Amino acid sequence: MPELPEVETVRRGLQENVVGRLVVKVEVGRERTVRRTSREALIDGLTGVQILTATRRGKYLICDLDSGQKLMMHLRMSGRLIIAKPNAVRPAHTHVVMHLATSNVVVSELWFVDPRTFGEVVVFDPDLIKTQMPDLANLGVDPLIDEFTPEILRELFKNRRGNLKALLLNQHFVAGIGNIYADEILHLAKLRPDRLPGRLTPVTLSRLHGAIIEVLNKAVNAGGSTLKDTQYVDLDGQTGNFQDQHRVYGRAGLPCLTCRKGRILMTLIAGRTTCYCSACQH
DNA sequence: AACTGTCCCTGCAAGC
DNA sequence: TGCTTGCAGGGACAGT
Repeated sequence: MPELPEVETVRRGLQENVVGRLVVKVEVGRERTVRRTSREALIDGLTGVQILTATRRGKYLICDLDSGQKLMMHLRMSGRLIIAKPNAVRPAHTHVVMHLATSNVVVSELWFVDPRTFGEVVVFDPDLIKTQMPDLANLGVDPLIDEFTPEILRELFKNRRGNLKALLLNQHFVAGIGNIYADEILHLAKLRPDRLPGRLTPVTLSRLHGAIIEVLNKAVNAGGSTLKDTQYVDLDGQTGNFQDQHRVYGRAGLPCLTCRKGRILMTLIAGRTTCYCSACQH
């Protein structure tokens, strides 16, 4: 499922294939994808507009438009962005199509494909971000973009109750970590997912900080993770490779690859399937 | 205030 | 084989 590394890989694809292009025509199939505003608002906001940038915050993709507005796209569970030749045959669940041109010649189509329809596409006015996009406005620290030090993590986790896994998944603190990478990060940091965040020592928090950076960077370098059920691919339809480096996610019942002593346990934490090693995570 | 549980949705896989 | 059931999960929202 698209988390920070997958979204970053898609962002790089947008940088390559979409930035500088003019949107000459927009089609919206299923209205649920544009539910934050409306079909008309998306078409009005994008038609005749040039895309200037492709940026990311957490799992949110944001493009500056020459109209002064911004385009936000979120893949959520099953969303995909695909660059295609004009008039190519579209897969099922293609909900938004942007026809892109250079010098008034249509060169490609950008497809937003999303079977489970959790994803969304919206054009918004940056001055209204607090009211129109509260989720984006309240996003926490992005560990690969913002200043992110062990001290900052310590400050964020200070006096926090609940459990470590739930806090890592909470986008208001650290943005971009989802279920897969939360488990991989906790494994590398040798921490049990049910630890109490507020009780971690500065040394332990530094280890966790290092694990967040290392896992996310390695996953970005591998082009993200592609799993059986979600079929995550980048803009050109290429799968990621980081799933081959997963040490706990999807390995319940198997021996631990790290310590060779424990077995990978599966439990439910914060309503999410959680995998961790019985021996080397404390 | 801060945390937990439920819901949204479809495709796939397991089990009868 | 063919059906039903359960599971996957990001984030909004309701409930505690």
